Amino acid sequence: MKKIEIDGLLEGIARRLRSRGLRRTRALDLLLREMADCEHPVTIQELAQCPALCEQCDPATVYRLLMKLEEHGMVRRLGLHDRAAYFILVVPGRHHDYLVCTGCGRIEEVDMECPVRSLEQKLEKASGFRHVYHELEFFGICPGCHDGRERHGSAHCC
Amino acid sequence: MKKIEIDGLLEGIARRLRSRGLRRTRALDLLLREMADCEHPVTIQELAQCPALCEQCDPATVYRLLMKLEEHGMVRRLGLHDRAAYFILVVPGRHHDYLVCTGCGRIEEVDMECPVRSLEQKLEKASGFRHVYHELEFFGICPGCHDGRERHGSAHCC
DNA sequence: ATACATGCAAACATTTTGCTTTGGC
DNA sequence: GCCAAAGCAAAATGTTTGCATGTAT
Repeated sequence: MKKIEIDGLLEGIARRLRSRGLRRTRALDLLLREMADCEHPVTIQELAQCPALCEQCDPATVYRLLMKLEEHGMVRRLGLHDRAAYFILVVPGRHHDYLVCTGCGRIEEVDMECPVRSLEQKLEKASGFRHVYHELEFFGICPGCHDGRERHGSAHCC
Repeated sequence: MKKIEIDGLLEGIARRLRSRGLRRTRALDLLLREMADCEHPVTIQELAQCPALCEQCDPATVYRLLMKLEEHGMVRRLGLHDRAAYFILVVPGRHHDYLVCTGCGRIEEVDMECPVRSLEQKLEKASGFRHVYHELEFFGICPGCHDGRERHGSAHCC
């Protein structure tokens, strides 16, 4: 994503938050920028330790920011079978499905037309649920793992 | 699922496990039966406390059994945005997608033709991953929650 | 008889909360 | 100045491991 687009996106988010009574703080700005920059899902820890965010930004702060952003639909949580939860920034028009290796935990984005979106509306009507979105993941053994290699760390924040 | 089917399924699983050097213990039998009986996803805690399983069956034992079963592809883990992980028994020919309320955590099974299975093979070829399966969840706000009710517990084991 | 499986308890990782201080509006 | 947010530290929750004992084969 280009810098100008990012700036626009972040401005928009900040504006929407402000209109709901939330304040625009330094930590919020940095966190949003960080999440916009690095396009893959990140954990609270990864964010809290990211040098760009801040040298020593408290995980509790990151946690509260993410909860708030999620509550307002600007961030989405992913369940990728890691012990920690992963988060991504919600960007209008962007959607990703994921391919996760159950051996090493590696996470890739799947680049194919997602066949599920059209079902969301159908499901809303049928179930009475509102604000429905979906999460689609594929799990399997990656080439590296079935060639006999071991689990490696999955830290990959930006 | 009918009792006879369950018996057959469990026999099959036990046989496969035995042929891989795992022993058929009382705890394993009870756990498998429990998971076959209750068709929705369950947590380690729920299983460990289930009266049918055992009065005081250690969570550590349940954990180890589930890990082993997952490793051998007989159990599958689900990431349903709860802090605890959910598990289901893999039953050939059975597949479920889920609808989860982000307000109260309630989990429903979605009863519609899943449009994703055919993609698994395509993805295997394209990515080099093996044993690919998928997990599809829909998240939203259930009628009870957007009518102003509060979060309720999600314990619903059998 | 020989492992593998269990139970109990302790260690761990991650999330969540309380409380005081800081800082946006 | 007021109230939300940050920072620090402590509690809660759920997962994972170590070790002595039991049990299936």
